[in-house]
Formats: sequence, C-alpha cells, structure tokens
Amino acid sequence: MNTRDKITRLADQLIRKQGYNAFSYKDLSEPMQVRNAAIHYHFPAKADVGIAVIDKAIREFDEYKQQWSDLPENEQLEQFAQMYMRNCKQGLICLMGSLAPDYLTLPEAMQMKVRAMGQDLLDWLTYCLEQGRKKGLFSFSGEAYDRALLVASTLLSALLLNRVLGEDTFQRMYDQLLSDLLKK
Amino acid sequence: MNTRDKITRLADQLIRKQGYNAFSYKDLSEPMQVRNAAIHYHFPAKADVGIAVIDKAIREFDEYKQQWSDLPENEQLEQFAQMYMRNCKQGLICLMGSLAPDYLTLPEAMQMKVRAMGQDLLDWLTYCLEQGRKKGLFSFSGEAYDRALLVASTLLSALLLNRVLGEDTFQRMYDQLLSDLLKK
DNA sequence: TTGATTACTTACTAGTAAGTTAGTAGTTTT
DNA sequence: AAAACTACTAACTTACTAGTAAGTAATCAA
Repeated sequence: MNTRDKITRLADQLIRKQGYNAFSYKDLSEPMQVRNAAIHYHFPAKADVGIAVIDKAIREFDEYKQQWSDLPENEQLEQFAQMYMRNCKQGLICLMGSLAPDYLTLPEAMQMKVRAMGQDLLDWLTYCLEQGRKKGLFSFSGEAYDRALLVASTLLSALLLNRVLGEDTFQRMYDQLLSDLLKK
Repeated sequence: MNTRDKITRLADQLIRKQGYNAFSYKDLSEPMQVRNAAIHYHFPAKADVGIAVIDKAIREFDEYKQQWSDLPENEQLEQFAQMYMRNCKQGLICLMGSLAPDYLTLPEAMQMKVRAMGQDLLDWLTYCLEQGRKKGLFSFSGEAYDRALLVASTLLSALLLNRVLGEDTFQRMYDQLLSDLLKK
C-alpha cells in the first residue's frame, strides 16, 4: 500500500471516529512518521483528503454490491446491515453519520461527494427492497425509496446511538429492523 | 433575556447548525458584540457552554412533556415529531444528531450530559409508545424500548439526511414513520 | 459611605490550524 | 549523461484557538 492510500485509510478512520472537523494534518503526519508538508504533497487541501475518503467508500461499496449480486435480496440486505455491524465492533460510525452533521461547514466539492455517496447508497437499497418485496422476501408498506430512507437511517443512527446509549443499542436496532422487514 | 441565556441560545443554534467542534468563542462574541473574554466570564471553558446548551434542552423537553401530558399518546407522538419538523424548517438538526458523532472528542462531563439527555428522551418515548399500544392507538411489534430507539433514530436521521439528500427527505420519513405506527 | 459583587474591557499567552516555499535525495525517462 | 519527475524535509507564515490576568465602570448591600 502506497503512502497516499495509507493516508486515505487513516483519514477515513479519523473521520468516522472523531469527525471531519476534529482531525488535523498532525493526526495524519504523526502516525505516518512524516512531516505535515508530506501530507500536503499528496493532498494540497484538507478537502482533498475528505474527497479521497468518500471516493474510496463509494468504490468499496461498488465492490460489495457486485459480490452480493447473486444473493437473494433478503440476504443482500443482511450483508448490507452486517457491514454496519462490523463498523460498530470497531467503534466507528458510517461516513454519512459523520459528515451529515458537519455538512454546512464542508467545502462545496465535499458536499457534492457526500450527496453523491448518499444517492448511490439509496438507489441500491431502493432497488434491493423493491425487488425483494416483489419476490415476497420483504414485507413493508409505502414506496421502496421511503423504506430505503428508513432502513439506511436506522443503521446510521444505530452506530451513533450505540456510542451514547450503550453497547447493546446497535444489536437491538439491528434485530428490530430486520424483524420488521422480514415478518409476514 | 440576560447575556448568559443569549449566549446559550446562540451556542445551541451554532452546535445544531455546524457542530460542536466547528464553532468557536469568536462565533459567540462577534454577534453578541462583546469581547471573547466576556464569554469566558460566563462560561470559563467551552465544555461549560456545551453543558448549558444540553441542560436547556433537557429543561425545555420537560416543559413540552408536561404540556402534552393530557393528550392521547398518538397526539403526543405527533407533537414530538412536529418538534423535529420545526427544527427542520430552520435548517437545524437535533442536539443528539449533532453531538453523537463528536461524542468521543467531547470532555467527559459533556459525554455524561449527552447520555443523560438521550436516556431521558428514550424513557419518555418508550412509555408513550407502550401506553399508546395498550390503548390500541399504536400498532407495532417488539419491546417498546426498541421501537422508541427506531422512532427517535428516524427523526434524528431525517434531519441529517434532509440536508444532504434534499428538502423533501424529512417529510417523506416523517409520513412513513407515523403511517407505520398508526396503521391497524 | 464603604466594600463587595456583577459584567464586562484591554491586552495578552501558548498552542494549534491549514497551507507555502525552497531545497534535496533517489529514481525514471530520454 | 542530462533532464525530469517523485516523494519527501526544513523552515516558515498567517490565522485562529481556548483561555488568562489585570483593570474598570456601574450597581448593590451593610
């Protein structure tokens, strides 16, 4: 892994642990054992770091989608939810949960990336729910897009609230979410 | 309204617009037309501002709860959700949505306050849902506490996502949330 | 009337933030 | 072998951060 990728990975963890506005070039340069200017060489401005992190997340989600594409929709959704559960076990929230509260303080280029990432995720989830309902794998009322909003929102908040309200919070919300969707 | 209350109110809006780590004493002193030391006179450390904001939110929610106490539970829930809708119209997210992502960067005294605020809200919502279900006003499966987590999470995320995904997002999630709970 | 308290001000500090400039090894290209 | 490129470092700047110390005018209590 090259330096640029190492920085991106480290920044990703910092953003999802502390938030975009709470990490600095020092938090990147010190663990990497380089000078602050070395980070600026790869990423001239802080927004460039943020954009690289979001781009990486979009690419990785693309890969997951491909890997899951042959599974039935209920299992795809479970895989999707387990992605969040793995984050939870590492004490990390999701990128949207971290960046949405700071949205108005982000440079425009980052705002656009965050929006694109959200739309990308929602598009996939909407299609997954719609197809799954057609096959009788899911049971829910209303438009699939609206349900996708609620599903994504539950997983996002579950990561947030797990930190604040206690370590069983994610699991409780996860179980209830799936039981709601799968029940006849 | 005295200076201390004005500062608290301004800080509340800044936290819910930009996040706790993205606002400074300057953001308080400039609009108040006082020097930075004047803010420090009322709130020696930044955490003291944060704690005052959370305390105010807890007190105000207490007042709302009292005002709603004679309403049937479905109307109490609607009032609760409309509280979030008013925030949405002002472009503000809720305190939990703002502070939970930054939770690990907050001083311990603030972490405790955030947790207390969350538990307070969840306790009320759990009781509201439980009583409402007993009376046949709500229809949902599982424990009332778990359902309360999902309801709170939906409103919290609806405010976050409304910024990122477009201005109809809150309304869509609001409608779906209430329709899910109220449907027979 | 004196003394204390309240609500500030001016002026400052030490630390940190993102970002820049010029220079330099080591490698790659021509 | 010369030129160009890559990946840095050393040293710096400007701007802002939370926080402090000492002083002051106005009000309030004894």
